[in-house]
Amino acid sequence: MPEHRPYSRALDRLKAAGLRPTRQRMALAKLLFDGGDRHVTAEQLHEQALDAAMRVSLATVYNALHQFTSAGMLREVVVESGRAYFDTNTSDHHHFYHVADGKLEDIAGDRLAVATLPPPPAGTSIERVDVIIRVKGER
Amino acid sequence: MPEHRPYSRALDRLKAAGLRPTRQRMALAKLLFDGGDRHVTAEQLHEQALDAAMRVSLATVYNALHQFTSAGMLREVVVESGRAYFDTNTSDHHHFYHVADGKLEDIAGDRLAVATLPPPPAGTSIERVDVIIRVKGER
DNA sequence: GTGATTGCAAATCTTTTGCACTAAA
DNA sequence: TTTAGTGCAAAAGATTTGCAATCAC
Repeated sequence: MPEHRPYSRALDRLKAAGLRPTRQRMALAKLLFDGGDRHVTAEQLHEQALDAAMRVSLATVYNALHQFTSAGMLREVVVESGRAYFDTNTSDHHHFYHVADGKLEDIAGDRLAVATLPPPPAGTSIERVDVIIRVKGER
Repeated sequence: MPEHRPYSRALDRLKAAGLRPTRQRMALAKLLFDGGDRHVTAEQLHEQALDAAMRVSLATVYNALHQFTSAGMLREVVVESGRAYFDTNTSDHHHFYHVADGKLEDIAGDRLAVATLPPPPAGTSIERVDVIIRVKGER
């Protein structure tokens, strides 16, 4: 049973990704990866950082989100044109998208299977398969 | 074998949708629905209209695309945050998304099947299931 | 020190909006 | 007429960029 070591966990992640562990990146990494799976927009993460008295500019939040995504620490989920969501769960899985409130919910990889996948067009290869189940209702 | 009647076809579509057949909507409907299935952005459609010497403002293109979508004549496909695609194919089907050039390609409904669909979260109902297969490569 | 990173403000891009003008019924 | 629809230009929202100041190594 590993004990909580939020500091070194974030530090190790950044080091492993080859990203310099700056104060801002450490703060954002802690917000993102301490606790369970999360789906955030840049705006939300920025607000959360400010609430936690972490001084980070919105531009830096955007930078960090993209750097984390390139490093494989985050995955971008496209469900809405005009807003980018980032998912801390990078394993193979899909999403429910609650149209009513714009919230995302993970669907574990083994709970949804695509039976027949058509072959990719000639000359191309599959990069990723995204399944979005749009649901409505109050929940 | 029905003959080509692009004018009345567009007219009938608009009438059926309860949309006043204005010069602009008729022009856009012809561009969209004469010929096969198409995937366009507002910007692309606007450009195409100008190329065909049809005078339409970009704002009107946006209006028309959303009205057509509400009327069930178009379907919006979300594959990229920051750009909205509209699909003239409103039947049940999915998409290949060519990452390299941002092009969409239809996957007929019967060529892709989702085997196990998890039940929607309590209190919600499924509005739509979207499958996007992102492919890379020159094609 | 030196090069990477940050913050800020301005710029960019897509989409929406307000409102006077035009056109369909 | 009367009301819906259009065009324009401005506004709005999300994201990016340029660059001087700051920080990690």
